[in-house]
Amino acid sequence: MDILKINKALSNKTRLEIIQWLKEPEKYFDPHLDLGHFRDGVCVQHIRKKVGLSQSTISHYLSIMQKANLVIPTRHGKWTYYKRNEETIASYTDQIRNVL
Amino acid sequence: MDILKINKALSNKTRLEIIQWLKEPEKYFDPHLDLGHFRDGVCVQHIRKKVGLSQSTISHYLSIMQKANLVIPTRHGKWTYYKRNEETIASYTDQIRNVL
DNA sequence: AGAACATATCGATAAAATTCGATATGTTTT
DNA sequence: AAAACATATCGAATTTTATCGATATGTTCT
Repeated sequence: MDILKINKALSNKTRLEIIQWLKEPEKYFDPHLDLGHFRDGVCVQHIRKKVGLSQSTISHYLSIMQKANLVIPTRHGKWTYYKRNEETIASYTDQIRNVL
Repeated sequence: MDILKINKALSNKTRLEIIQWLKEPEKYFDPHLDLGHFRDGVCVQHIRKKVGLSQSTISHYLSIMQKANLVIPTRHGKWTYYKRNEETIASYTDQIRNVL
């Protein structure tokens, strides 16, 4: 868990929003027609639609967040779903509270 | 209290270190010969020496942190001391814990 | 008032981040 | 096997950040 890396990942408006949206997917995204649940998070397509930036940008953003261990990708067929990595997030908020 | 602004301010290694050093100035800095206490924090000179970057860079960094309300400057004669803004920091860590 | 010093601001350059469209890779469907 | 689709990666253009030295501003001391 690298505080600086996470801070960098969350120092961008869109990425900060994404991680917050993923906390309550049912609130911010349409249901998945194919899966019917959000257990593995939300697929890139849906995030892309909500964010309004290009597909390659979203993919890049998600990879930045993944490198910071903030999200976990799961492939279902041709779709990749991203969910939060709650372990990292919990130790991050803990650390922030302690060292900051 | 602007989370994004604070994240940006703390997405730099040096600035993240500074805010942490200012939490325990006696631990990280020499005593102030002139003041004899750290009630208003640490002067730019001392921070500069510890960081090892140029005076203008440190000044700039401190201004970024000040704009994010993370630090409070106090002038004592020709020196400017910077201390943490504990109110902002507390509500930031609270918010982070709640919204993240 | 002027010299000396601390800090802030300015202007410039180099490095990193943002963002895109094009292309590559992997999966499903016909 | 080819078409269609989702996502990832690449290469490039633009914007932002990092960082410096020079200069300006404000304070103190002589």
